[in-house]
Amino acid sequence: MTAATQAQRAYHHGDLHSALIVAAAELIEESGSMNFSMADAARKAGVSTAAPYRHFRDKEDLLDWVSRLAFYGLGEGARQAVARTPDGSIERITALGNHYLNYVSSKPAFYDLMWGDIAIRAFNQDDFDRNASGFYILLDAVQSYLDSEGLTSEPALDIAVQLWSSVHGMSAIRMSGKLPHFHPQADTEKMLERATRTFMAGIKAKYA
Amino acid sequence: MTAATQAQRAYHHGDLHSALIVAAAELIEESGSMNFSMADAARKAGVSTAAPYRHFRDKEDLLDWVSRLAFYGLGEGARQAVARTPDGSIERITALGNHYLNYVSSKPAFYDLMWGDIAIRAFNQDDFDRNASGFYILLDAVQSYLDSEGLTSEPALDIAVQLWSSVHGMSAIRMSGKLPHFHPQADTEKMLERATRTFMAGIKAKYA
DNA sequence: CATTGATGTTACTATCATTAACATACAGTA
DNA sequence: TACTGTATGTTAATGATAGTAACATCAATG
Repeated sequence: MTAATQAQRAYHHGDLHSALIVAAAELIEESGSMNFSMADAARKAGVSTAAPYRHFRDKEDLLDWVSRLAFYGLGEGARQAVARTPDGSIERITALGNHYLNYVSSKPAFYDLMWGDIAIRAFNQDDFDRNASGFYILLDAVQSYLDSEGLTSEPALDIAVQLWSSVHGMSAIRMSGKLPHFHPQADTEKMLERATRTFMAGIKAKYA
Repeated sequence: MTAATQAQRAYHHGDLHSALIVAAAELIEESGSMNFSMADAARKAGVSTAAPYRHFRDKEDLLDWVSRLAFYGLGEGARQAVARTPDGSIERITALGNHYLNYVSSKPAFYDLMWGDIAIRAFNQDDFDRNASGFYILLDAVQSYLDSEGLTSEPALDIAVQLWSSVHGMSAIRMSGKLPHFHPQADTEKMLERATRTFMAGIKAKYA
């Protein structure tokens, strides 16, 4: 988004485009994406219920922008986790996993937006900022770790996806509320960290 | 649900309760849970738009039943995977993972129902059939494997949750359609199986 | 200034969720 | 067989929503 585009949006409201995304994000955080209505977002932003349609094709389009905002937040925390951990360490990898777990848990309503029905159908656009999701941050951390451990022949890309799966799955399971039903004393953070370390130990075991 | 309850439902339509659940499931499979409407389900079942409210408190209640149906289907396939693999083998565990991955992929619209916004909020009921989800099937397979490998001091419950996370995460990631963006040649089935084997190797490595 | 395109508003349509009032058919009982 | 109650279904109505169309305004540009 260029500065010129921003300026073009400053006619009446100021920046209704952004205001609506923020309003939608807040409403969704309160009441879930299922109960979200375009009309509510418009009211929250102080405009008529038809105004949003000057900025978003339809409801799905607005939700798509909120989803992008959520992914951006996820990536931001990942960058912070990297900043406070040593390069090439397994601690960096587990810190990234922990961040993911906590981010998703702290914003459960966003999870649906990022991974639910809408996301599945809408995510084929080219304009997606690859760095936003934080996957490449994880990939870098994995590559550094493999290098520092001398495991240079291992496929970092596959390993990163496998770790991502584990982290994402643990987050989804924790958030679903189903876990205590099966495992009352479950500590998802500890289980996730142990899973990561066990997985890495499994990789090293091939060379032992 | 008792036989008497079933009979009570055969007044006018025959079994509108079940008919609506099936109709809803089909509609959701076609157009996603986001576009599902109570009125559509009623029309598909050939009754007035108010009729469903004699059987379901509200829309969420009906969706909740569809979700249960989806979980039941998931559990059924798991039982079949167990039937065709040897007890105590790692093949049984990977077969369960593979089934999960394929079930979720083949019914993407159900995923939202089972793990999305609605599921998160509605899943605190006591009437949930624990066996339906298939978790205990996995847990049994893990316990058998640990026994057969002499790893009897390992916590099967934790390991089952860790494996579930990995499987669930890989399924969610595959289904999201985001993966080719990061890893164009990704083969989720192979990655999942390798992840499972690597994880198990990591557990064994502790005793080496 | 006059024009023009972007941004908002009001008014309108179609649809939906949900409820209330009314209708009917089946089960049990006299 | 007729009587009665309850479960099941219908029609009609309410309030809200998504999305569109016609109209209004405002800021930049000539």
